[in-house]
Amino acid sequence: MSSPGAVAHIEVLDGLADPTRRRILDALAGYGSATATTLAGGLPISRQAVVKHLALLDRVGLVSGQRAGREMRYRLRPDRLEAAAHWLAELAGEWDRRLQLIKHIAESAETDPDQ
Amino acid sequence: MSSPGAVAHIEVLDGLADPTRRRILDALAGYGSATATTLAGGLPISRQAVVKHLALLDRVGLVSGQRAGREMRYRLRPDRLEAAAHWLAELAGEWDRRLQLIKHIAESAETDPDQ
DNA sequence: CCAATGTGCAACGCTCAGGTTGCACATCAG
DNA sequence: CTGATGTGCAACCTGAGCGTTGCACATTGG
Repeated sequence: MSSPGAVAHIEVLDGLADPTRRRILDALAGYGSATATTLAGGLPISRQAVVKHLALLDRVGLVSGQRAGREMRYRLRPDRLEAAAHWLAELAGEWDRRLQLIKHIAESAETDPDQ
Repeated sequence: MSSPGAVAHIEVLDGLADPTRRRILDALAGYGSATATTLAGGLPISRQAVVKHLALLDRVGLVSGQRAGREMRYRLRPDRLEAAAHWLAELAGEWDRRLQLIKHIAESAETDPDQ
């Protein structure tokens, strides 16, 4: 968590945390690109709800929207997701190193660090 | 999102989504292992709040608790985090393939799949 | 044994994210 | 021009999640 620049990746997690947003992303993966109205047609929620989710997804970088006439087309940003995945993997490695270190200390000496 | 067994990994995301939970995980990474009472001492919330978060983190597999006398000690599960990271990376790859495919189709023919 | 310490359970309050509805403003087709 | 289609903005509602407090139950040390 204390890695530099981690904040941007955390935002991506917020984007992925909601089930409805995951459905939207899933649908976008199928369509390639779509509008809020189109997406709402395949979901049990209103267009406005979809719009709000897309706005958030855009903010965190998982999606990018571009105007085309009176339409607003959105498409996925795989690079952002990949970056977040990479960051998570590094965090896992950090945890691991941490635990290995503590385990090593506990074995070599009798010093319990959290006592 | 349609990958088999994805549900388990999604739960991990829920665990990571909350700022307070991230602080708890961060603290645990420092301590190696700790009790809810200890953790609450270093956070601006009550022990009960920490307990609830630990219960959730335990459920999603990011943390494991084990009883030791009258204490309940929790420690991190880096393997689960690593698995989630791997899954995210694969999902990103899937998105990428998807977009490449659509792009290719759009270039070779004039067929727009979402029209 | 008994006081101290730590945990677990339950009820409660409050904020806010997710969703809805209604309407005004653009843009396109005929 | 005018109706149809699509977007954007704002107010509103509701439930779940985060946090609190209070108390009863276990375990340990002196």
